[in-house]
Order: sequence, then structure tokens, then C-alpha cells
Amino acid sequence: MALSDAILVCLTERPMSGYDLAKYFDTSIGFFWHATHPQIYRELKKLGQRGYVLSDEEIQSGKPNRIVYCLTDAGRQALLEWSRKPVAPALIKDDLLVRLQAIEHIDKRALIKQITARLAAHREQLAQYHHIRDVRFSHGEPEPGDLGKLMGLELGMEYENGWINWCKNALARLEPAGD
Amino acid sequence: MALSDAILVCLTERPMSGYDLAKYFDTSIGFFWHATHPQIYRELKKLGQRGYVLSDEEIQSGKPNRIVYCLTDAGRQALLEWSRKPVAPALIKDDLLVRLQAIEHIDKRALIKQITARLAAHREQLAQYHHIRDVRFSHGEPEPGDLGKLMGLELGMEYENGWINWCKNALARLEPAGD
DNA sequence: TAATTATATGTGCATTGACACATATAGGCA
DNA sequence: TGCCTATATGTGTCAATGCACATATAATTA
Repeated sequence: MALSDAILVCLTERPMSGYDLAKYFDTSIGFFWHATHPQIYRELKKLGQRGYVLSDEEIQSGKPNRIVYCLTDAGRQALLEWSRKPVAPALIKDDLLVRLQAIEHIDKRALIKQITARLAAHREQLAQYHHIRDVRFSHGEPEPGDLGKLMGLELGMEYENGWINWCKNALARLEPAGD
Repeated sequence: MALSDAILVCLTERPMSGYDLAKYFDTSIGFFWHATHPQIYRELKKLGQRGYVLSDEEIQSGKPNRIVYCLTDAGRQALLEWSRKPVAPALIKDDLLVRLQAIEHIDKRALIKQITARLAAHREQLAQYHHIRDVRFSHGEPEPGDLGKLMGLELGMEYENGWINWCKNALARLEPAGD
């Protein structure tokens, strides 16, 4: 899969500009697929050339004009075809886990600080997930279109909780030993 | 962080050839940092140029000679300095979670198959972690150098368990609805 | 016998991705 | 007044990554 598919997925939510998409990637879908704004702008142009999205320029004064993209039928079709291809295994890149493999050869005091920072980050992320759930998905039964997003959120919360527990446990194990 | 650091970490375990490292990445450290064999061979040459590793050629007949790399003092120093730099947040790329965000616009029957495949993959991975733990870390108290590896393994097992539960739950929610 | 897998090293090329830089304006803050 | 942040679009460049291909042989499997 590629970034282009992730963008098509975003545009099923609503038409968006490159700027909107960049923010959306920072606060939502980006938890599962990261992208920076130059990447997004370049990809949008390619999607336009393939006929998967249509662009519409909103005239603004002072600020640059917004270029809002929406899915075409061809784009929806491409999305459907992509969804039938097998999924790749989840890819993880985690610096901290790599360091852990060489625990006797690294700076243990630094490691403890890093795990502490990680713990805070995972708590923050969990709080953000709770916030999203509360403002978007707390109104009784979820709509069919929201089910997948809710399920993704639940997985994310389980993941963050797992990390939080692990960090606390790791600090308890590492700290009394000193360095 | 980069692949070069992950390789230095591997070489703290024991001297290894590019081939050894490629296998090690496939069965151990690669769970947290993926690499292919051309990447590894190229990186080893760079590490040699920087003076972080020393290579020693083992003459073989029939097969190409093994080029075994081991850490130098400069390499150990580089590893230590790297370990003091702040860790990047864990990076995840997960196709399946992205698809879930557009659940109403994709092929639901395909999605169910994909989640089923994922469930099997996570069960296999969990079994592999259990196997590693049993053969390497089941002899009473872990040695200090093994503590980090054991902690990484525990996190991995928690992660796989979380996924397994999530997949089962997801299938239960998606299947009765039909498509 | 033929095909595949394992051992062991690489090259070449295209795609992806990261990051700094560039432009333009409004509004808030010190 | 100066600086930072937010809005909104990009370019240019280099590093990282992935994947196909290339070479050579032994052992195993069908």
C-alpha cells in the first residue's frame, strides 16, 4: 500500500485541501500511517493526474487560495480495488526497543529518562484517543461508517495501555538497580 | 536513529557476517526494525569506512567467503553516544488500520479475510516469542545482558496478545452483519 | 532428473521519505 | 516593534528503502 491509498481513505470522510490533510494526518489517520505536508501535496497532484481526485480552488484574500480535493468515481473504484489486495504485515520501527537489545552497552541513566519520556507520550496519546472517542463516538450506537474508526480507536487504546504498563514495569525494574 | 545503529546493537551480541545479520533481522531485532539484505551489506561497508567495525574474511570453498564483522572500540563508543540521544516516537505503518477508517467504502468480505489472516499471523508471532523465551530465557534469573531482550520480548508478547484479542472481537462484530 | 532451499556475496534502479527552504499574510503576545 | 503561530501552498535535495537481478555451489526434496 502507499500514501496515495491513505489519502483516498481520508477523502471518503470529506473533501479536503492539502493543508487539511496534513492536519488530519497529524491528529487521526497518521497514528497508523505517517506523512509530511510536502509528501501530501505531491501525492495529491499525482492523484489528480490519475483522475482519482478533482480539485476545486477556493479564492481567499491575504492567504493563498485553498485547493480542495474530492474523490471521483474512479477514485472510489481504485479504493475498492486496493481494499481487495492482501494487507502487508504491520511495520514497526522502534528505536527504544532496539536500544533495549544492547542494554549492557548503552547509557542506562539515559535509557531510564527515555522510558520516562515514552511513558508520558503514551499517556498523552491515550488521553487523546479518549478525547476523540468522547467527542465523536459517545452518542449511543455508532453509525455503520464509524464502526471501523471506533475499532481502530479501541485498538489504539489497548496498544497505549499496553505500553504504559510496560513502561511502569520497566522503570520499576531498572531504577532500583541504579547504574 | 538509523539502520547503522541497529547493526551495531546486533554486533554487541557476537561478531556476524552480512548473511548472519540478515537472518538475525528476520528472526529477532527485525521485529522492531526491519532491514533487507542489500541494505545490510551496504551499511556494513559504510560502518567499516567509519572505523566502527572490523571485517575478517573466512575462506570457504564452494560457497563465497564469509566476511565476519566485529565491533571496534570506536563502534562501541558510537553506540554509547547514540544511546544518549533522545528516542524517536515509535513509527507504525499499518495498512489494515488505514482500511478500517474507510470501512463503508471498501470490500467488507475481503476485510474479514484480511483480519482472519492477521489473526493467524499474530498467533504465529506470539508462538515464536514464546519459543524464543523458552529456549533462551527460561533458566531462572536472566543475566543482566539478557534483561533488555527479555523485556522486549515481554512487550512483544503483550502486543501480539492485544492484537489477537482485537482480531477475534473484530471478526465477531463484522461477521454476523454479513455484507 | 529437476526444482527448490540454503549458503554467501553483492549491483542497479526506482520509489519513498525526511527536512530545509521559499513565499505570502493575518493575528496574538511580549 | 519584533517574534511566534496559524493559514496555505509549494520546490529542491539528499538519504533511506525496497525490489529485482546477478553469481556460485551444495544439499535436499519431489
